[in-house]
Amino acid sequence: MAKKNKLVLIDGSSVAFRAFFGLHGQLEKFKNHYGLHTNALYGFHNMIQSVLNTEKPTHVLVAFDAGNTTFRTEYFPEYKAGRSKTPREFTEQMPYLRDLLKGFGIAHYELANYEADDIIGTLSVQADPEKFDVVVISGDRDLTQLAKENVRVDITKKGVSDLKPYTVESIKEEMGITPLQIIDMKGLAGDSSDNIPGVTKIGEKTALKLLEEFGSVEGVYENIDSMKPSKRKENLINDKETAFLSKRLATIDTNSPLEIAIEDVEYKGADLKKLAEFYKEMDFKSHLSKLDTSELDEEKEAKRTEINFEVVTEVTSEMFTDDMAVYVQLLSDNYHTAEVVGVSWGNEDHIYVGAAEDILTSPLFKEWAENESLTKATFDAKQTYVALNRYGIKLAAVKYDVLLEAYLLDVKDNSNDLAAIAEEYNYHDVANDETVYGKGAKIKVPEDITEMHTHLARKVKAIAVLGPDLMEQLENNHQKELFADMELPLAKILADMEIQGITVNGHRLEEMREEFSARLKEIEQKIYAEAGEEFNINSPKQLGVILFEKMGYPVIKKTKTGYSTAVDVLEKLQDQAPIVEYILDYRQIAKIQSTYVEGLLKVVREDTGRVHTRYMQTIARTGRLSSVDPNLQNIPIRLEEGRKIRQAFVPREEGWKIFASDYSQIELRVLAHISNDEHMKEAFIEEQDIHTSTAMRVFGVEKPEEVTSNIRRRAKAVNFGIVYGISDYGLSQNLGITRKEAQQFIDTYFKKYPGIETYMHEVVREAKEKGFVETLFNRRRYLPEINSRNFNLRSFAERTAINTPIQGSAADILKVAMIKIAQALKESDLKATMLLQVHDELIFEAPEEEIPALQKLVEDVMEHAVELNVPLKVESDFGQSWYDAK
DNA sequence: TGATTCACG
DNA sequence: ACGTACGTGAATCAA
Repeated sequence: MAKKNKLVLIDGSSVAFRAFFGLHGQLEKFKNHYGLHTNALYGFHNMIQSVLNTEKPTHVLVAFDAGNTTFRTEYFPEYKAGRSKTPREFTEQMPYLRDLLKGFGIAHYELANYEADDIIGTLSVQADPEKFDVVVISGDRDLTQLAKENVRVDITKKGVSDLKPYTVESIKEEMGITPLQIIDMKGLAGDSSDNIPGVTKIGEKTALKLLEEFGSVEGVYENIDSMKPSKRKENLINDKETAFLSKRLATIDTNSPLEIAIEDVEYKGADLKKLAEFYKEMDFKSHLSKLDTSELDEEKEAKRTEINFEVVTEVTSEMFTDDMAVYVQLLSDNYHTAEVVGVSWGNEDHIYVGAAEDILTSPLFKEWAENESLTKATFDAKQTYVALNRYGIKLAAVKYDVLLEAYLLDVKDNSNDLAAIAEEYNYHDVANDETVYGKGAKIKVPEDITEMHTHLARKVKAIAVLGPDLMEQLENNHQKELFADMELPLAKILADMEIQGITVNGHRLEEMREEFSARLKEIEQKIYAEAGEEFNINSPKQLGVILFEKMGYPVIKKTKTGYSTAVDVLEKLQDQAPIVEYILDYRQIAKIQSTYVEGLLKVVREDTGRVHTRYMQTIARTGRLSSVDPNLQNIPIRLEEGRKIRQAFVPREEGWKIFASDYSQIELRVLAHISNDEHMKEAFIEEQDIHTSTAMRVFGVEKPEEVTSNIRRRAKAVNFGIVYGISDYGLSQNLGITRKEAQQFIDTYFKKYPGIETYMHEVVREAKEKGFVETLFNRRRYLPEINSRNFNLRSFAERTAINTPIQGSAADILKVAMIKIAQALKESDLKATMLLQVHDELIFEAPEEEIPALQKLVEDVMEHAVELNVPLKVESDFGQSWYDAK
């Protein structure tokens, strides 16, 4: 006989409901990027996945209830009445359950006037016991009545992936009755969840006893006369009709008029593409990453068009023309040090691929790459500049950069994976790096080198196709200048800064390491003494136990996982808890030690004594840069202890200085410009201290000298709040005042600066209408959640709508300044070099005698990088180290 | 891998 | 009634 089939029948409605309440405690954690709750979907998904794995079914169907009215409500309108209203957070997920099932390739069915139970019951009896084993899955124990020799019924326990199986034997063992007698039990005992009445005063226990004796509801009433007189007997007699009605209600219809048959629900496996789409939409990131995409990739691979390319070991001049794409393959992220494994170049029609050592040593290749009049397309120009520079090649005439183009089109598309970006733009002919090279520690060149060659050729083709294609879309968005005149030139400048690196005085850091290490040991002992035991101070969990359980201090704030031990919490405990002082000290020094002293020492190049960060040009949603490996944009400055780290950043030569210039209040100036608020503009034009000016207006102080430092501090917080898209709560937290007071500050502020209020309303309104906001230079950020029904998501999007044009325009301005400074330095005969950018600040190194010229050049360019309707102000300083250039 | 904490603008 | 300030990256712990 052929292998037996297995039919799995799932009660979709009840399982989804169970899944929802099973994860109800974490409702707010399960939300996708546009605010849809996903907990029921998540639980349901996991249940399906585990059932598919354990049961390996040949046939699967998910049945749903069709609606609120069924044949049961026709004769008993109260059936399932009295249930509390289904939460909206649940209902909103239901439409997506269909997408999930499509992804899994599972059939679903519902039938007007029938419940899911009836569909399942009917199919379970239709399944030929000779050919089918049947598994029924539900959250509703009623369905156990369907158990038979070939039918097992699994009922969900607490979670939904946890199932308890019911078989004929186990029901007998547990309750002493047959599956069909469960109906009789409901007839007698009723079921409050379905509003099935049953007989007065009879519960499950009594019902079981009666059934043991009389077998069925019918049996009970046939023998009712022989029963001893009792209250129970009376109830049975009075509720006879109800008992039969209840039995009828509880009986699953195993003969419902289905339009489908078992053959129609054959399970043919998941549609991985749809499943992946579903995961993406729901932000099920771990599922997405676990998805065995090999099948999917194979499918895609098969669909990919043939590609013609030539593998070459030597290059000839015919291989190079104008308008070609070029790609340098590295094996890891850090292109300063990553292994270079291959090079490909060409156009849509003809592509060359070669090994790095063959191609990058060729004078002909170098000549082409450096030729100013032969244009190129790249994916990540900056990476390509740096990688080629390692071979002494100065790449020139880059015209397209697919990574930068995609970033400008939508700052969300900042994946560094060409395939992912190509997919977004409906170009499917290139594979993921991960499928070719593997991931994590296992990244390597594939054994079959042809695989890599094909991959590299496909990348070049994708770049050649997408470069001009995305450029067209940029033009539609009026972003061509943003790309061609800002981001692309900046890539080259950043590459040069990164290659240059900044010199780090390792000895100074090592001195600090010794000093901090001694201090840490000392503080550690004091903490242990106070606590009365040794523990890991770095573990918030252990620290929480010590502070709030052992020592019994009041809990100020909780996090998802336990007690919060963040600074603001500890500061509130400082008066009553001497240990807190030590913990704060410990934290501060431990941070400096691990992140800055040790972290920095780890990345100093032995041979040159420099660190070479990588500026990420396509990460920040506002258009700012970010810095990694090491991050040189968060070197301590606020506290003296940490600030000393800056003493380790020094010029590359004796007699040189570190020179730094920063924009003063650039974000508020930008706000004054775009809001055109008269009072704020006036403050800047008249060169007033902006926070003092705000303090005078908002707190009604007459003269600047009457503004106390405390009032100024408050005004400063309000100004910050404005830039962030103020909320009364946020401001109250920051200032340690009540929400009401905070709200009053805000109200007064808007009264005194009406232009700001108008701007805020206007920018939010426009964002709701267009779905995005823009900076002064047409940098765009989409805000899909700005019209969300979810308050939190919507509020967040509204604050973002306010903040992004401010932060983003400020970022644009510094980028423009950098380009102009780089140009001016090139045209001058100064040796000065631009080294770092820290959002509103630029750091240079220069021979001491150049400092006056450099200062003039940099300040002039920065102050006039763009013309706003308020002046831009720049402050500069220089010194022996970054510490001294304050 | 996610959460927490903390460094910067 | 809802529960937050905007934008980043790195180290550490605890699963």
